[in-house]
Amino acid sequence: MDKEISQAVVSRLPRYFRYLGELKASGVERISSQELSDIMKVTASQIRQDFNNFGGFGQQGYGYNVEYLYDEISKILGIDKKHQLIIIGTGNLGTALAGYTNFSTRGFVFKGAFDCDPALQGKMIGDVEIRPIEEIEDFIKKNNIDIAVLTIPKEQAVPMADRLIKAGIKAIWNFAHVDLDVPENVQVENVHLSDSLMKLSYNINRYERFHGGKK
Amino acid sequence: MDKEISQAVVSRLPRYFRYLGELKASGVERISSQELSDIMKVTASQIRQDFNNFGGFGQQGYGYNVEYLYDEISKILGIDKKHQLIIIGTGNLGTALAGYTNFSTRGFVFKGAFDCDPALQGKMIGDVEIRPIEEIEDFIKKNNIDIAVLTIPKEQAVPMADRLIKAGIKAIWNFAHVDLDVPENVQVENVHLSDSLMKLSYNINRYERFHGGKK
DNA sequence: TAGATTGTTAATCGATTAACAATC
DNA sequence: TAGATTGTTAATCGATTAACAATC
Repeated sequence: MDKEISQAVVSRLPRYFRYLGELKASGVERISSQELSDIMKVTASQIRQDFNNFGGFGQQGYGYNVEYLYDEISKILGIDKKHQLIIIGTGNLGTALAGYTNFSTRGFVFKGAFDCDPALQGKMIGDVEIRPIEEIEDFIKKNNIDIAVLTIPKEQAVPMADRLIKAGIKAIWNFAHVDLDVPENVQVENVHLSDSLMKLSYNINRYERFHGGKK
Repeated sequence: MDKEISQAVVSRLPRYFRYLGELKASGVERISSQELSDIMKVTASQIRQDFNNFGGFGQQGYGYNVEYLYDEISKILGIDKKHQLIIIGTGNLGTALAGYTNFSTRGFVFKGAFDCDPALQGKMIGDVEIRPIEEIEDFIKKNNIDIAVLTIPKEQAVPMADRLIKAGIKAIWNFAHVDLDVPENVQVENVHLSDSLMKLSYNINRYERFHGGKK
């Protein structure tokens, strides 16, 4: 038991969670895998397989209780607990992420912001003051920070990641366009925006190739 | 021939492109699949399979010419051509994306910005003026816009996507936390930031479960 | 020519889908 | 009890890896 869950499955969990949240909000009490399949456009079989990786959440002849399933998935995702996070690099993107109230409702608490630009230090993002980079290690330890959001240029991201790891960070949400090499006790999630945009470009290109190019 | 390429392969192309760009910049002329494998931490076999989906870019006994391969991948990704894009929703995130000079170097040209807030209309993002939503359809047609970047709240995203599709947009880069339903001639690439953060949370949680919880 | 390394076929592995017995 | 729907095993499909003949 407690076998490793494939990342393919993990990637689908937030989407289940989102749909269940919407169903719950609109007062739906129970749902079958077939109904969910119709809404989400994935097979009922996959839904049942996915949930059964974590134990039986349903009941034969009835289906799944929406609220119960929602709560269980939130536990699986670990968003029933609070996560303290800091943002490193307070450019436009860092500031945008800091402002995501959406995150705070999911238990991600924005505790600190850091920037190497002295002109920014002392300014506020919401109710958090921008601090100099030198204070990072202390801050992480004193405030029990779990997650560092890296929104700094790629040249600085690798040495910064090493610093964060030494300071005991648990996870890095990496927006810098570089692959980080971390030990297995540190989790990394990359958001490579330009990769995403290139995929979009590929798909535009592919569609035009197959369907008679530009008109 | 010209068979459909799996999205698994497409997802890897931007990463190849990035590494090849770095190799090229540091003056490397040729590289074998084995050398690239060592650097990128993927199997040499996968590298050769991936490239061969698009034709033979290498030469037996020699390997791959870095510059040639880089250029070929840029053509496959369609980033050898210019893409005109507009940003809809000029909050922090929209503004951050508008400022990505990185994109302009890859042929993505930021042509217009739109927001429903009259207080923002008329203001500038770089050298682009924020316009009222009403002008979108006209603007798309007159300026040959390919891509719309959606950085608006999820409630507005679905009707906005419909409007954009009617106006002839080719692709939507969707940052709203909702699934868009589009016809097959419109490409969508989702960036669901909160899904990404939940995956990170899952992985923190999983690691702690397997390795003795918090210390 | 001999050595290196690709392009490509075959084998393996893993993920998705289908089927159905268990059971509410 | 009969009907519905899960949990789970088996079958299929697709993606990755291994192997090696082709060839530069």
